[in-house]
Amino acid sequence: MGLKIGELAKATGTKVETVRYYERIGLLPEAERTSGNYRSYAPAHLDQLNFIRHARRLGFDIADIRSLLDLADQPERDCAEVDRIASGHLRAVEDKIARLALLREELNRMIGQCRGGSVGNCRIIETLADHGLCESDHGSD
Amino acid sequence: MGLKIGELAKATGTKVETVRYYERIGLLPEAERTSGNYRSYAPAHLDQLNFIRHARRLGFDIADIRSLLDLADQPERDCAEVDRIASGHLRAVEDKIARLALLREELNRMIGQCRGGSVGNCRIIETLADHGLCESDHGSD
DNA sequence: TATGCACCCTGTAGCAGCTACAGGGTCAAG
DNA sequence: CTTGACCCTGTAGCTGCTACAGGGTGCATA
Repeated sequence: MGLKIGELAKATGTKVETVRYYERIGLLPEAERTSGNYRSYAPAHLDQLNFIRHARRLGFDIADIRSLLDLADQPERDCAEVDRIASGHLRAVEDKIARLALLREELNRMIGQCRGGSVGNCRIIETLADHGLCESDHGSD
Repeated sequence: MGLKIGELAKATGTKVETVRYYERIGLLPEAERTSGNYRSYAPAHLDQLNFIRHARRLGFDIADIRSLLDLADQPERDCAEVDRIASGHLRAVEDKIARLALLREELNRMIGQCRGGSVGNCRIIETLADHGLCESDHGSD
């Protein structure tokens, strides 16, 4: 009567293996089984998987999603914690953007200095060989 | 006479394990060994490891770095290939920035709608549960 | 009834790029 | 002669999946 795993996967834009993976790590609750040992999913699973996939598309990691699901289950709680998780993630995204923007500048500069010719006097290779030629402190981590 | 692995690591801002890892995958040539079986690095290793670390900090992946090292070894070759690799990477970085910028907008919007209160009517949770509430097509991959 | 085919099952290994042990050896100083 | 800092190999772990191999199920068709 419920959805088969392939149907659930299709309905949520997930791969079958990924659904099984989520179950294995306890992110998605286990499904009922049919007599033939097929997983059988209820509407609640569909909702939860949609939630998970949406959060993943927004870049939340699994640990965050676990917390968010947990919170979503306790509607009477103050949503400050939800806010904290989302804001933390936003900050992480902004950080990443900033670091990538630095890389972009540095790459742009490097590439712009290349005037063609042979590798022997290629500015790109030279720059890579000598960090001193860089302008910015593109992150050391 | 050469550098010990710890010295090489320190001089390049790399972890010892990472140096060994690079050797294992063939990114850094094998070092001579002392009588006590310690690796002993020559200046050429130092240069190459600096090159590798710099490229990594700029976000190049190992396969790209392999190609770049290979090209750096053939100074008479045309540097178009170098340019191609660097430009490809730049494009990838720009792509990543664009995707992250979309996430940032969506997260900002989500968080901005949260007026505090209980989880039960938290807009963040609602939005995660229903992709229809999103404005942009934050990537489906 | 047989057979084909699409789907499902479990278990395990692989991807990138490291990082972190465990369990041992080497070497110089005190 | 012992202590401590370093080195060695080998292997497992991290994230978030993805991709098999080697089998079983279930329904339609010949």
